[in-house]
Amino acid sequence: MPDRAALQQRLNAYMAAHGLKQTRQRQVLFDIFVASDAHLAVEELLVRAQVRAPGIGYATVYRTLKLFTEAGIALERRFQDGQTRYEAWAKGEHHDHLICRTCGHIFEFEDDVIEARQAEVARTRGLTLVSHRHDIYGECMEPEGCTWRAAAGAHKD
Amino acid sequence: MPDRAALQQRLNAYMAAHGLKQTRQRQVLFDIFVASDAHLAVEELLVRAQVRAPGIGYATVYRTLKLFTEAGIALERRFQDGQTRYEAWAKGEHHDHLICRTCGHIFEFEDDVIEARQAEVARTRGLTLVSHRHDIYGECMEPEGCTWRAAAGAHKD
DNA sequence: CTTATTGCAAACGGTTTGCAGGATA
DNA sequence: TATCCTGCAAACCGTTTGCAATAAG
Repeated sequence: MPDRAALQQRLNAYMAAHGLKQTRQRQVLFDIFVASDAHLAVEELLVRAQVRAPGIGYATVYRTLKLFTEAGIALERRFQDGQTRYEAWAKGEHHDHLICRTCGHIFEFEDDVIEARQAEVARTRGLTLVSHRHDIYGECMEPEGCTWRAAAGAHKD
Repeated sequence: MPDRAALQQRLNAYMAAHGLKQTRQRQVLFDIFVASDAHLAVEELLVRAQVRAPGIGYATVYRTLKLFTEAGIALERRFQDGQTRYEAWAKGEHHDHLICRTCGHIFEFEDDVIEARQAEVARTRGLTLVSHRHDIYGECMEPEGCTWRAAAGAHKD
């Protein structure tokens, strides 16, 4: 979970550099966005934003999250449900996802062995690795459930 | 590249079991589909099909490829360009993809080390692995180019 | 002759855009 | 005040669906 101050600063710098303006809607979306360590879909963002910024619509959410992405503080993620989700991004950080088909929870993971093998796979074909997407889908093991379910109640987000 | 006869047989069995009918459109799409080892997008399928089945439209292509998928001979793949692509599928086979951002070629790969680590990642979170999607994006290394470009001309598909 | 299939056009769901009014610097 | 931003509604794009006409078994 990247720290709020760093993201705020990077966003401000980007806006200043591009002559963009600070608005209530942007601040509200920023707050919601960084306060949650979940992978929020556009609709979830919108619903939460409407509490503090009545009247806000999809267009603003889409435009603002695109801005966040261009500013380098948000990462767009598309899983298999046709919805675009966003997560806060600390530059340099990287991780992939493990999605539980039973409870819907999205875990993050990083594995150096897998990372290394990927570069190797690309190299043997004459390519340099640029990026990748790696989503693993699983199901809670019965009867214990996955570690997120097991910790249910402890989590707020 | 799975063999045509096996796919044809599996499709026929599926159709017989479900009381479905053989039609010109389905045969044309099947031929195009198995004749190419590329990852065809719906529009490409449609364009090629119209040569042998004038009048055929998107609806039929979508419905037919869904049928192929249900029959277990096609696999739906969604990469980052918003288009659904289909590839012929020999049951039991599995591979991931390496996409070249320079020339657009899609390589297939499989890596046992990566496969094994994935199961491990899931296990440590209390999940059993169900499936995964792993796409690597790269760029041709200059000046040689990727192995596909290097072999350009040799390939037909 | 019965049932499945086709092609068309309309509907869809998520996302993007044009525009006139409203807010920010 | 000049410019950017917002909200709305309409446009978009890939995909799905209802329907009447058509073809397969």
